[in-house]
Amino acid sequence: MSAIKKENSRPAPRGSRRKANVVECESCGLYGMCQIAGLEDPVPDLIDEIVGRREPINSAQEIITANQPFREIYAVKSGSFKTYASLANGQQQIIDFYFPGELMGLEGLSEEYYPHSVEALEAGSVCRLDFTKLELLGDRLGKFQQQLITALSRRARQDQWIPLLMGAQNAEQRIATFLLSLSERFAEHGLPSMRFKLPMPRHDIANYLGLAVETVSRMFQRFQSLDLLEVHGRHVELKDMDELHKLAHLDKAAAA
Amino acid sequence: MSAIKKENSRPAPRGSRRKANVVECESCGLYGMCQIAGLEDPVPDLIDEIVGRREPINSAQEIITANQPFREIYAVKSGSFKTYASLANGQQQIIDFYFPGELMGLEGLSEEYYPHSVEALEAGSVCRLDFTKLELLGDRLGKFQQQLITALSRRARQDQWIPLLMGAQNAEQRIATFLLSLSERFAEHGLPSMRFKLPMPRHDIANYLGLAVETVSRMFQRFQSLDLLEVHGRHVELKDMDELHKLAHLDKAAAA
DNA sequence: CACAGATTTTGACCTACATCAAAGCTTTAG
DNA sequence: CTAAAGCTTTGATGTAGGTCAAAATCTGTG
Repeated sequence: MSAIKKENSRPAPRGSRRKANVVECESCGLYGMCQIAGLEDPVPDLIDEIVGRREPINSAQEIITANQPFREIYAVKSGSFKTYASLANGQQQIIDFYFPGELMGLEGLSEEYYPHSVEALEAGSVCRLDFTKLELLGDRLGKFQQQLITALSRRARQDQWIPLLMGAQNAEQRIATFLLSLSERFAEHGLPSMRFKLPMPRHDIANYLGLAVETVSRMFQRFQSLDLLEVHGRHVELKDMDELHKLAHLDKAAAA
Repeated sequence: MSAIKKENSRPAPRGSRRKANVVECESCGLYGMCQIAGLEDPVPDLIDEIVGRREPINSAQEIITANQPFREIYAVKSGSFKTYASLANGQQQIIDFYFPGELMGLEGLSEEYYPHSVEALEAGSVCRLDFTKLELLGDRLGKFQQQLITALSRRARQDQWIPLLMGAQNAEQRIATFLLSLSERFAEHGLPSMRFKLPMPRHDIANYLGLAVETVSRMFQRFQSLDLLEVHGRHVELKDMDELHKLAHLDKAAAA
Protein backbone atom coordinates (compact mmCIF):
# COMPACT_ATOMS: atom_id res chain seq x y z
CA MET A 1 0.00 0.00 0.00
CA SER A 2 2.59 2.46 1.09
CA ALA A 3 4.23 2.17 -2.28
CA ILE A 4 1.35 4.05 -3.83
CA LYS A 5 1.71 7.59 -2.72
CA LYS A 6 -1.63 9.29 -3.18
CA GLU A 7 -0.72 12.86 -3.77
CA ASN A 8 -1.61 15.84 -5.83
CA SER A 9 -2.28 14.23 -9.18
CA ARG A 10 -1.87 17.41 -11.19
CA PRO A 11 0.75 16.80 -13.88
CA ALA A 12 3.53 18.46 -11.88
CA PRO A 13 3.28 22.22 -11.38
CA ARG A 14 4.84 24.16 -14.23
CA GLY A 15 6.98 26.70 -12.50
CA SER A 16 8.03 24.62 -9.55
CA ARG A 17 11.55 23.32 -9.13
CA ARG A 18 11.39 19.61 -8.52
CA LYS A 19 14.43 17.44 -8.21
CA ALA A 20 13.28 15.39 -11.15
CA ASN A 21 10.21 14.17 -12.93
CA VAL A 22 9.06 11.07 -11.14
CA VAL A 23 6.00 9.14 -12.21
CA GLU A 24 3.67 7.92 -9.54
CA CYS A 25 2.75 4.25 -9.63
CA GLU A 26 -0.67 5.08 -11.01
CA SER A 27 0.78 6.32 -14.27
CA CYS A 28 3.47 3.67 -14.61
CA GLY A 29 3.30 1.14 -17.39
CA LEU A 30 3.95 -1.56 -14.84
CA TYR A 31 1.10 -0.54 -12.59
CA GLY A 32 -1.46 -3.13 -13.58
CA MET A 33 1.15 -5.84 -13.28
CA CYS A 34 2.35 -4.62 -9.92
CA GLN A 35 -1.15 -4.72 -8.59
CA ILE A 36 -1.66 -8.23 -9.79
CA ALA A 37 1.69 -9.26 -8.44
CA GLY A 38 0.35 -8.50 -5.03
CA LEU A 39 0.79 -4.85 -4.30
CA GLU A 40 -2.55 -4.49 -2.58
CA ASP A 41 -3.52 -8.10 -2.16
CA PRO A 42 -2.99 -10.38 0.79
CA VAL A 43 0.37 -11.60 -0.51
CA PRO A 44 2.51 -8.65 0.39
CA ASP A 45 5.90 -10.31 0.38
CA LEU A 46 5.39 -11.80 -3.04
CA ILE A 47 5.80 -8.47 -4.70
CA ASP A 48 9.21 -7.89 -3.25
CA GLU A 49 10.24 -11.23 -4.60
CA ILE A 50 9.14 -10.28 -8.10
CA VAL A 51 9.47 -6.56 -8.47
CA GLY A 52 12.38 -4.50 -7.26
CA ARG A 53 11.20 -1.02 -6.50
CA ARG A 54 12.81 2.32 -7.26
CA GLU A 55 16.29 1.09 -7.69
CA PRO A 56 18.58 4.07 -8.23
CA ILE A 57 20.49 4.27 -11.49
CA ASN A 58 23.52 6.40 -12.21
CA SER A 59 23.98 8.54 -15.25
CA ALA A 60 25.51 6.55 -18.12
CA GLN A 61 24.86 3.28 -16.32
CA GLU A 62 24.03 0.42 -18.66
CA ILE A 63 21.01 -1.40 -17.35
CA ILE A 64 20.47 -3.78 -20.25
CA THR A 65 23.27 -5.22 -22.35
CA ALA A 66 22.61 -6.43 -25.86
CA ASN A 67 22.84 -10.19 -26.31
CA GLN A 68 22.55 -10.89 -22.60
CA PRO A 69 19.85 -13.37 -21.54
CA PHE A 70 16.40 -11.93 -21.03
CA ARG A 71 15.40 -12.01 -17.37
CA GLU A 72 13.45 -8.93 -16.47
CA ILE A 73 11.68 -5.89 -17.75
CA TYR A 74 12.09 -2.43 -16.28
CA ALA A 75 9.78 0.48 -15.72
CA VAL A 76 11.29 3.94 -15.72
CA LYS A 77 10.42 5.65 -12.47
CA SER A 78 12.46 8.78 -13.02
CA GLY A 79 15.22 9.83 -15.36
CA SER A 80 15.50 8.81 -18.99
CA PHE A 81 17.22 6.19 -21.07
CA LYS A 82 18.30 5.38 -24.58
CA THR A 83 18.38 2.07 -26.48
CA TYR A 84 20.95 1.61 -29.14
CA ALA A 85 22.38 -1.00 -31.44
CA SER A 86 26.11 -1.26 -31.92
CA LEU A 87 26.97 -1.26 -35.59
CA ALA A 88 29.91 -2.77 -37.37
CA ASN A 89 31.60 0.55 -37.98
CA GLY A 90 31.83 1.06 -34.24
CA GLN A 91 29.07 3.64 -34.33
CA GLN A 92 25.97 3.26 -32.26
CA GLN A 93 22.56 3.70 -33.81
CA ILE A 94 20.04 5.00 -31.33
CA ILE A 95 16.81 3.05 -31.57
CA ASP A 96 14.64 4.88 -29.12
CA PHE A 97 14.43 6.77 -25.84
CA TYR A 98 12.53 5.84 -22.69
CA PHE A 99 10.85 8.18 -20.23
CA PRO A 100 9.17 7.84 -16.84
CA GLY A 101 6.24 5.43 -16.89
CA GLU A 102 7.50 3.49 -19.90
CA LEU A 103 8.65 -0.12 -20.02
CA MET A 104 12.09 -1.26 -21.14
CA GLY A 105 13.23 -4.68 -22.21
CA LEU A 106 9.97 -5.98 -23.70
CA GLU A 107 11.73 -6.78 -26.97
CA GLY A 108 13.57 -9.52 -25.14
CA LEU A 109 10.38 -11.39 -24.37
CA SER A 110 10.07 -13.42 -27.56
CA GLU A 111 13.64 -14.65 -27.57
CA GLU A 112 15.94 -15.59 -24.78
CA TYR A 113 18.15 -12.51 -25.06
CA TYR A 114 17.86 -8.73 -25.29
CA PRO A 115 18.43 -7.39 -28.79
CA HIS A 116 19.72 -3.95 -27.76
CA SER A 117 21.52 -2.20 -24.95
CA VAL A 118 19.85 0.35 -22.72
CA GLU A 119 21.77 3.12 -21.00
CA ALA A 120 20.76 5.89 -18.60
CA LEU A 121 20.96 9.43 -19.98
CA GLU A 122 20.95 10.86 -16.46
CA ALA A 123 20.59 9.66 -12.90
CA GLY A 124 17.18 8.10 -12.25
CA SER A 125 15.41 5.08 -10.86
CA VAL A 126 13.63 2.02 -12.18
CA CYS A 127 11.36 -0.74 -11.01
CA ARG A 128 12.38 -4.17 -12.09
CA LEU A 129 10.06 -7.06 -12.84
CA ASP A 130 11.69 -10.45 -12.67
CA PHE A 131 10.33 -12.84 -15.28
CA THR A 132 12.19 -15.81 -13.87
CA LYS A 133 10.02 -15.64 -10.77
CA LEU A 134 6.67 -15.48 -12.47
CA GLU A 135 5.63 -18.92 -11.36
CA LEU A 136 5.28 -17.43 -7.89
CA LEU A 137 2.17 -15.72 -9.21
CA GLY A 138 0.31 -18.99 -9.37
CA ASP A 139 -3.23 -18.54 -10.63
CA ARG A 140 -2.74 -14.81 -10.88
CA LEU A 141 -0.64 -15.52 -13.93
CA GLY A 142 -3.61 -15.26 -16.29
CA LYS A 143 -4.49 -11.76 -15.19
CA PHE A 144 -0.86 -10.87 -15.35
CA GLN A 145 -0.67 -12.00 -18.95
CA GLN A 146 -3.68 -9.90 -19.72
CA GLN A 147 -1.78 -6.88 -18.45
CA LEU A 148 1.26 -7.85 -20.39
CA ILE A 149 -0.76 -8.02 -23.57
CA THR A 150 -2.06 -4.54 -22.97
CA ALA A 151 1.43 -3.24 -22.34
CA LEU A 152 2.83 -4.86 -25.46
CA SER A 153 0.04 -3.61 -27.59
CA ARG A 154 0.41 -0.12 -26.24
CA ARG A 155 4.01 -0.33 -27.20
CA ALA A 156 3.19 -1.46 -30.70
CA ARG A 157 0.94 1.54 -30.99
CA GLN A 158 3.45 3.94 -29.57
CA ASP A 159 5.91 2.78 -32.19
CA GLN A 160 3.67 4.24 -34.81
CA TRP A 161 5.51 7.51 -34.28
CA ILE A 162 8.78 6.10 -35.40
CA PRO A 163 8.10 5.70 -39.10
CA LEU A 164 6.49 9.12 -39.19
CA LEU A 165 9.57 10.52 -37.52
CA MET A 166 12.05 8.88 -39.76
CA GLY A 167 10.18 8.67 -43.01
CA ALA A 168 9.72 12.42 -42.95
CA GLN A 169 11.70 13.76 -45.85
CA ASN A 170 13.29 16.84 -44.37
CA ALA A 171 14.99 17.99 -41.21
CA GLU A 172 12.28 20.47 -40.34
CA GLN A 173 9.59 17.79 -40.31
CA ARG A 174 11.74 15.42 -38.34
CA ILE A 175 12.59 17.83 -35.59
CA ALA A 176 8.99 19.02 -35.35
CA THR A 177 7.73 15.45 -35.21
CA PHE A 178 10.38 14.50 -32.68
CA LEU A 179 9.42 17.31 -30.33
CA LEU A 180 5.74 16.53 -30.65
CA SER A 181 6.30 12.86 -29.96
CA LEU A 182 8.33 13.67 -26.86
CA SER A 183 5.65 16.04 -25.68
CA GLU A 184 2.96 13.43 -26.19
CA ARG A 185 4.90 10.77 -24.38
CA PHE A 186 5.45 13.05 -21.41
CA ALA A 187 1.80 14.04 -21.31
CA GLU A 188 0.76 10.41 -21.38
CA HIS A 189 2.28 9.89 -17.97
CA GLY A 190 1.27 13.17 -16.44
CA LEU A 191 4.61 14.93 -16.85
CA PRO A 192 4.90 18.53 -18.03
CA SER A 193 4.64 18.41 -21.78
CA MET A 194 4.88 21.99 -22.99
CA ARG A 195 8.02 22.91 -21.16
CA PHE A 196 10.66 20.31 -20.45
CA LYS A 197 14.34 19.60 -20.39
CA LEU A 198 15.67 17.47 -23.21
CA PRO A 199 17.46 14.69 -21.37
CA MET A 200 19.65 13.76 -24.30
CA PRO A 201 22.50 15.63 -25.97
CA ARG A 202 22.04 17.04 -29.48
CA HIS A 203 24.35 14.34 -30.64
CA ASP A 204 21.86 11.65 -29.65
CA ILE A 205 18.94 13.47 -31.23
CA ALA A 206 20.92 13.77 -34.44
CA ASN A 207 21.87 10.11 -34.39
CA TYR A 208 18.30 9.05 -33.75
CA LEU A 209 16.89 11.21 -36.52
CA GLY A 210 19.64 10.54 -39.02
CA LEU A 211 20.73 14.18 -39.12
CA ALA A 212 23.93 16.06 -38.31
CA VAL A 213 24.26 17.66 -34.89
CA GLU A 214 24.62 21.05 -36.52
CA THR A 215 21.39 20.62 -38.41
CA VAL A 216 19.54 19.80 -35.21
CA SER A 217 20.94 22.91 -33.60
CA ARG A 218 20.06 25.10 -36.57
CA MET A 219 16.50 23.79 -36.69
CA PHE A 220 15.97 24.57 -33.03
CA GLN A 221 17.27 28.04 -33.72
CA ARG A 222 15.01 28.46 -36.73
CA PHE A 223 11.94 27.28 -34.83
CA GLN A 224 12.78 29.77 -32.13
CA SER A 225 13.07 32.60 -34.59
CA LEU A 226 9.65 31.61 -35.93
CA ASP A 227 8.27 31.81 -32.39
CA LEU A 228 7.25 28.17 -32.40
CA LEU A 229 9.27 27.47 -29.29
CA GLU A 230 12.00 28.70 -27.01
CA VAL A 231 15.26 26.86 -26.53
CA HIS A 232 17.97 27.53 -24.03
CA GLY A 233 20.43 24.70 -24.24
CA ARG A 234 18.44 21.64 -23.31
CA HIS A 235 15.47 23.53 -22.00
CA VAL A 236 12.56 23.71 -24.41
CA GLU A 237 9.21 25.40 -24.25
CA LEU A 238 6.74 24.62 -27.01
CA LYS A 239 4.78 27.72 -27.89
CA ASP A 240 2.83 27.02 -31.06
CA MET A 241 1.67 23.44 -31.16
CA ASP A 242 -0.66 24.00 -34.11
CA GLU A 243 2.11 25.32 -36.26
CA LEU A 244 4.46 22.54 -35.17
CA HIS A 245 1.82 20.03 -36.17
CA LYS A 246 1.54 21.70 -39.53
CA LEU A 247 5.28 21.63 -40.06
CA ALA A 248 5.33 17.98 -39.17
CA HIS A 249 2.52 17.39 -41.68
CA LEU A 250 1.11 15.46 -38.84
CA ASP A 251 -2.36 16.70 -38.16
CA LYS A 252 -4.01 13.57 -39.39
CA ALA A 253 -6.61 13.80 -42.09
CA ALA A 254 -10.19 13.69 -40.88
CA ALA A 255 -11.42 10.25 -39.92
CA ALA A 256 -12.89 8.44 -42.91
CA MET B 1 -6.87 -31.03 -39.93
CA SER B 2 -7.13 -30.71 -43.65
CA ALA B 3 -6.20 -27.08 -43.29
CA ILE B 4 -2.66 -28.08 -42.55
CA LYS B 5 -1.20 -29.29 -45.76
CA LYS B 6 1.87 -31.32 -44.95
CA GLU B 7 4.05 -30.90 -47.96
CA ASN B 8 7.60 -30.38 -49.01
CA SER B 9 8.82 -28.00 -46.36
CA ARG B 10 11.77 -26.72 -48.35
CA PRO B 11 11.55 -22.93 -48.54
CA ALA B 12 9.98 -23.00 -52.01
CA PRO B 13 12.22 -24.18 -54.84
CA ARG B 14 14.21 -21.36 -56.39
CA GLY B 15 13.63 -21.78 -60.04
CA SER B 16 10.09 -23.09 -59.96
CA ARG B 17 7.15 -21.04 -61.14
CA ARG B 18 4.53 -20.93 -58.42
CA LYS B 19 1.37 -18.91 -58.72
CA ALA B 20 2.31 -16.99 -55.61
CA ASN B 21 4.16 -17.29 -52.36
CA VAL B 22 1.78 -18.85 -49.91
CA VAL B 23 2.80 -19.64 -46.37
CA GLU B 24 1.71 -22.91 -44.94
CA CYS B 25 -0.05 -22.80 -41.60
CA GLU B 26 3.07 -24.02 -39.83
CA SER B 27 4.96 -20.87 -40.59
CA CYS B 28 2.07 -18.48 -40.04
CA GLY B 29 2.15 -16.05 -37.16
CA LEU B 30 -1.33 -17.13 -36.25
CA TYR B 31 -0.48 -20.80 -36.07
CA GLY B 32 -0.21 -21.22 -32.34
CA MET B 33 -3.44 -19.37 -31.88
CA CYS B 34 -5.23 -21.35 -34.51
CA GLN B 35 -4.21 -24.56 -32.86
CA ILE B 36 -5.48 -23.39 -29.54
CA ALA B 37 -8.66 -22.12 -31.09
CA GLY B 38 -9.42 -25.69 -31.98
CA LEU B 39 -7.71 -26.58 -35.20
CA GLU B 40 -6.75 -30.04 -34.12
CA ASP B 41 -8.76 -30.40 -30.95
CA PRO B 42 -12.19 -31.94 -30.45
CA VAL B 43 -13.96 -28.61 -31.01
CA PRO B 44 -13.76 -28.45 -34.77
CA ASP B 45 -16.58 -26.00 -35.42
CA LEU B 46 -15.29 -23.49 -32.96
CA ILE B 47 -12.46 -22.54 -35.18
CA ASP B 48 -14.73 -21.59 -38.03
CA GLU B 49 -16.59 -19.36 -35.67
CA ILE B 50 -13.43 -17.53 -34.68
CA VAL B 51 -11.05 -17.67 -37.59
CA GLY B 52 -11.97 -17.09 -41.19
CA ARG B 53 -9.60 -19.00 -43.36
CA ARG B 54 -7.92 -17.98 -46.59
CA GLU B 55 -10.29 -15.26 -47.54
CA PRO B 56 -9.31 -13.93 -50.94
CA ILE B 57 -8.32 -10.29 -51.19
CA ASN B 58 -8.16 -8.18 -54.33
CA SER B 59 -5.31 -5.94 -55.28
CA ALA B 60 -5.73 -2.46 -53.77
CA GLN B 61 -8.47 -3.69 -51.46
CA GLU B 62 -8.48 -1.93 -48.10
CA ILE B 63 -8.78 -4.51 -45.39
CA ILE B 64 -8.33 -2.27 -42.38
CA THR B 65 -9.50 1.32 -42.26
CA ALA B 66 -7.90 3.79 -39.86
CA ASN B 67 -10.12 4.89 -37.00
CA GLN B 68 -12.53 2.01 -37.43
CA PRO B 69 -13.28 -0.07 -34.33
CA PHE B 70 -10.85 -2.88 -33.60
CA ARG B 71 -12.48 -6.27 -34.08
CA GLU B 72 -10.04 -8.68 -35.60
CA ILE B 73 -6.46 -9.34 -36.51
CA TYR B 74 -5.34 -10.79 -39.82
CA ALA B 75 -2.62 -13.14 -40.88
CA VAL B 76 -1.24 -12.78 -44.38
CA LYS B 77 -1.57 -16.09 -46.18
CA SER B 78 -0.37 -14.91 -49.56
CA GLY B 79 0.18 -11.57 -51.21
CA SER B 80 1.45 -8.46 -49.48
CA PHE B 81 0.10 -5.37 -47.85
CA LYS B 82 1.05 -1.89 -46.76
CA THR B 83 0.02 0.16 -43.74
CA TYR B 84 -0.09 3.88 -44.03
CA ALA B 85 -1.17 6.96 -42.16
CA SER B 86 -3.02 9.71 -43.95
CA LEU B 87 -1.36 13.04 -43.33
CA ALA B 88 -2.85 16.49 -43.33
CA ASN B 89 -1.30 17.44 -46.64
CA GLY B 90 -3.25 14.66 -48.31
CA GLN B 91 -0.10 12.55 -48.64
CA GLN B 92 0.10 9.12 -47.22
CA GLN B 93 3.05 8.08 -45.10
CA ILE B 94 3.78 4.39 -45.41
CA ILE B 95 4.36 2.87 -42.01
CA ASP B 96 5.25 -0.67 -42.91
CA PHE B 97 4.69 -3.59 -45.22
CA TYR B 98 3.29 -7.03 -44.39
CA PHE B 99 4.23 -10.33 -45.97
CA PRO B 100 2.96 -13.94 -45.79
CA GLY B 101 3.01 -15.30 -42.26
CA GLU B 102 2.86 -11.89 -40.59
CA LEU B 103 0.06 -10.48 -38.48
CA MET B 104 -1.81 -7.28 -39.23
CA GLY B 105 -3.95 -5.18 -36.94
CA LEU B 106 -2.19 -5.88 -33.66
CA GLU B 107 -1.74 -2.15 -33.05
CA GLY B 108 -5.49 -1.92 -32.57
CA LEU B 109 -5.41 -4.19 -29.56
CA SER B 110 -4.71 -1.63 -26.85
CA GLU B 111 -7.36 0.84 -27.97
CA GLU B 112 -10.76 0.32 -29.42
CA TYR B 113 -9.82 1.39 -32.93
CA TYR B 114 -7.18 0.76 -35.57
CA PRO B 115 -4.62 3.55 -35.85
CA HIS B 116 -3.72 2.99 -39.52
CA SER B 117 -5.18 1.69 -42.74
CA VAL B 118 -3.98 -1.48 -44.42
CA GLU B 119 -4.25 -2.06 -48.15
CA ALA B 120 -3.37 -4.97 -50.40
CA LEU B 121 -0.46 -4.39 -52.78
CA GLU B 122 -1.56 -7.31 -54.93
CA ALA B 123 -4.16 -10.05 -54.90
CA GLY B 124 -3.73 -12.40 -51.98
CA SER B 125 -5.48 -14.06 -49.10
CA VAL B 126 -5.71 -13.68 -45.34
CA CYS B 127 -6.92 -15.52 -42.31
CA ARG B 128 -8.99 -13.47 -39.94
CA LEU B 129 -9.17 -13.89 -36.19
CA ASP B 130 -12.25 -12.42 -34.60
CA PHE B 131 -11.54 -10.88 -31.21
CA THR B 132 -15.18 -10.31 -30.44
CA LYS B 133 -15.72 -14.07 -30.28
CA LEU B 134 -12.86 -14.90 -27.97
CA GLU B 135 -15.11 -15.80 -25.09
CA LEU B 136 -15.98 -18.91 -27.11
CA LEU B 137 -12.53 -20.16 -26.23
CA GLY B 138 -13.50 -20.67 -22.61
CA ASP B 139 -10.64 -21.99 -20.57
CA ARG B 140 -8.41 -22.12 -23.58
CA LEU B 141 -8.20 -18.36 -23.30
CA GLY B 142 -5.15 -18.50 -21.08
CA LYS B 143 -3.12 -20.47 -23.57
CA PHE B 144 -4.36 -18.21 -26.26
CA GLN B 145 -3.11 -15.17 -24.40
CA GLN B 146 0.24 -16.82 -24.05
CA GLN B 147 0.42 -17.10 -27.82
CA LEU B 148 -0.68 -13.55 -28.23
CA ILE B 149 2.10 -12.36 -25.98
CA THR B 150 4.62 -14.22 -28.05
CA ALA B 151 3.24 -12.72 -31.23
CA LEU B 152 3.27 -9.21 -29.85
CA SER B 153 6.74 -9.55 -28.54
CA ARG B 154 7.97 -10.94 -31.81
CA ARG B 155 6.49 -7.91 -33.45
CA ALA B 156 8.23 -5.57 -31.04
CA ARG B 157 11.45 -7.28 -31.92
CA GLN B 158 10.83 -7.18 -35.63
CA ASP B 159 10.30 -3.44 -35.39
CA GLN B 160 13.91 -3.10 -34.40
CA TRP B 161 14.70 -2.91 -38.11
CA ILE B 162 12.72 0.23 -38.59
CA PRO B 163 14.96 2.69 -36.78
CA LEU B 164 17.99 1.17 -38.41
CA LEU B 165 16.29 1.57 -41.75
CA MET B 166 15.25 5.11 -41.28
CA GLY B 167 17.93 6.45 -39.02
CA ALA B 168 20.51 5.48 -41.60
CA GLN B 169 21.98 8.70 -42.88
CA ASN B 170 22.23 8.06 -46.57
CA ALA B 171 20.24 6.55 -49.39
CA GLU B 172 22.71 3.76 -49.99
CA GLN B 173 22.45 2.50 -46.42
CA ARG B 174 18.70 2.76 -46.43
CA ILE B 175 18.19 0.79 -49.59
CA ALA B 176 20.68 -1.85 -48.51
CA THR B 177 19.02 -2.16 -45.12
CA PHE B 178 15.59 -2.26 -46.70
CA LEU B 179 16.52 -5.10 -48.99
CA LEU B 180 18.14 -7.06 -46.20
CA SER B 181 15.15 -6.60 -43.94
CA LEU B 182 12.82 -7.83 -46.68
CA SER B 183 15.03 -10.79 -47.28
CA GLU B 184 15.11 -11.66 -43.61
CA ARG B 185 11.36 -11.37 -43.24
CA PHE B 186 10.82 -13.66 -46.21
CA ALA B 187 13.30 -16.19 -44.90
CA GLU B 188 11.60 -16.19 -41.52
CA HIS B 189 8.51 -17.72 -43.05
CA GLY B 190 10.23 -20.07 -45.44
CA LEU B 191 9.82 -17.96 -48.56
CA PRO B 192 12.59 -17.50 -51.10
CA SER B 193 14.81 -14.79 -49.71
CA MET B 194 17.63 -14.31 -52.19
CA ARG B 195 15.50 -13.89 -55.25
CA PHE B 196 12.07 -12.33 -55.01
CA LYS B 197 9.65 -9.96 -56.59
CA LEU B 198 9.21 -6.63 -54.87
CA PRO B 199 5.48 -6.43 -54.35
CA MET B 200 5.42 -2.66 -54.00
CA PRO B 201 6.07 0.08 -56.55
CA ARG B 202 9.20 2.22 -56.27
CA HIS B 203 6.97 5.02 -55.18
CA ASP B 204 6.02 3.14 -52.02
CA ILE B 205 9.60 2.20 -51.24
CA ALA B 206 10.58 5.84 -51.63
CA ASN B 207 7.76 7.02 -49.41
CA TYR B 208 8.63 4.46 -46.76
CA LEU B 209 12.31 5.32 -46.75
CA GLY B 210 11.88 9.05 -47.03
CA LEU B 211 13.63 9.20 -50.41
CA ALA B 212 12.68 10.28 -53.92
CA VAL B 213 11.53 7.62 -56.38
CA GLU B 214 14.39 8.52 -58.67
CA THR B 215 16.90 7.99 -55.91
CA VAL B 216 15.53 4.53 -55.21
CA SER B 217 15.83 3.67 -58.85
CA ARG B 218 19.38 5.01 -59.10
CA MET B 219 20.48 3.10 -56.04
CA PHE B 220 19.16 -0.16 -57.44
CA GLN B 221 21.06 0.61 -60.61
CA ARG B 222 24.22 1.40 -58.70
CA PHE B 223 24.01 -1.78 -56.65
CA GLN B 224 23.59 -3.71 -59.84
CA SER B 225 26.63 -2.12 -61.42
CA LEU B 226 28.55 -3.09 -58.28
CA ASP B 227 27.38 -6.67 -58.74
CA LEU B 228 25.65 -6.73 -55.39
CA LEU B 229 22.37 -7.71 -56.96
CA GLU B 230 20.40 -7.93 -60.15
CA VAL B 231 17.25 -5.94 -60.78
CA HIS B 232 14.79 -6.25 -63.59
CA GLY B 233 11.85 -4.08 -62.76
CA ARG B 234 10.46 -5.52 -59.60
CA HIS B 235 12.45 -8.68 -59.74
CA VAL B 236 15.48 -8.71 -57.48
CA GLU B 237 18.22 -11.22 -56.88
CA LEU B 238 20.61 -10.54 -54.05
CA LYS B 239 24.10 -11.63 -55.02
CA ASP B 240 26.48 -10.31 -52.40
CA MET B 241 24.91 -10.36 -48.97
CA ASP B 242 28.18 -9.70 -47.19
CA GLU B 243 28.79 -6.54 -49.11
CA LEU B 244 25.18 -5.43 -48.65
CA HIS B 245 25.58 -5.90 -44.94
CA LYS B 246 28.70 -3.81 -45.04
CA LEU B 247 26.99 -1.05 -46.96
CA ALA B 248 24.15 -1.08 -44.46
CA HIS B 249 26.70 -0.82 -41.63
CA LEU B 250 24.61 -3.54 -40.21
CA ASP B 251 26.83 -6.44 -39.38
CA LYS B 252 26.44 -6.04 -35.68
CA ALA B 253 29.49 -5.65 -33.54
CA ALA B 254 30.60 -8.80 -31.76
CA ALA B 255 28.53 -9.71 -28.72
CA ALA B 256 29.90 -8.11 -25.57
C1' DC C 1 -2.69 -6.92 -80.78
C1' DA C 2 -2.56 -2.30 -79.78
C1' DC C 3 -3.47 1.40 -77.12
C1' DA C 4 -3.62 4.09 -72.62
C1' DG C 5 -2.00 4.58 -68.22
C1' DA C 6 1.10 3.53 -64.94
C1' DT C 7 5.65 2.55 -63.51
C1' DT C 8 10.62 2.77 -64.00
C1' DT C 9 14.76 4.67 -65.73
C1' DT C 10 17.86 8.33 -67.23
C1' DG C 11 19.63 13.02 -67.51
C1' DA C 12 20.42 18.00 -66.07
C1' DC C 13 20.13 21.15 -62.58
C1' DC C 14 19.82 23.08 -57.93
C1' DT C 15 18.73 23.15 -52.95
C1' DA C 16 18.99 21.16 -48.28
C1' DC C 17 21.92 19.31 -45.45
C1' DA C 18 26.52 17.14 -44.31
C1' DT C 19 31.16 18.37 -43.37
C1' DC C 20 34.82 21.10 -41.78
C1' DA C 21 36.34 24.62 -38.68
C1' DA C 22 36.21 27.42 -34.84
C1' DA C 23 34.14 30.17 -31.27
C1' DG C 24 30.85 30.43 -27.18
C1' DC C 25 28.84 27.90 -23.28
C1' DT C 26 28.30 24.47 -19.53
C1' DT C 27 29.61 21.08 -16.66
C1' DT C 28 32.94 18.47 -13.88
C1' DA C 29 37.03 17.80 -11.28
C1' DG C 30 40.64 19.52 -8.86
C1' DC D 1 37.80 29.45 -8.44
C1' DT D 2 40.16 27.67 -12.54
C1' DA D 3 41.22 24.45 -15.95
C1' DA D 4 39.89 20.88 -18.97
C1' DA D 5 36.54 18.40 -21.39
C1' DG D 6 32.33 18.35 -23.16
C1' DC D 7 28.37 20.31 -25.30
C1' DT D 8 26.06 23.81 -28.42
C1' DT D 9 25.96 27.32 -31.69
C1' DT D 10 27.48 29.80 -35.84
C1' DG D 11 29.74 30.35 -40.30
C1' DA D 12 31.64 28.83 -44.87
C1' DT D 13 31.77 25.35 -48.36
C1' DG D 14 30.80 20.99 -50.96
C1' DT D 15 27.89 17.24 -52.26
C1' DA D 16 24.12 13.83 -51.93
C1' DG D 17 19.97 13.60 -53.24
C1' DG D 18 15.61 16.29 -54.42
C1' DT D 19 13.10 18.29 -58.37
C1' DC D 20 11.82 18.84 -63.08
C1' DA D 21 11.49 16.81 -67.56
C1' DA D 22 11.24 13.29 -70.78
C1' DA D 23 12.22 8.82 -72.66
C1' DA D 24 11.69 3.77 -72.08
C1' DT D 25 9.40 -0.07 -70.27
C1' DC D 26 5.72 -2.57 -68.22
C1' DT D 27 0.53 -3.75 -67.38
C1' DG D 28 -3.70 -4.26 -68.11
C1' DT D 29 -7.86 -3.98 -71.23
C1' DG D 30 -11.00 -3.71 -75.14
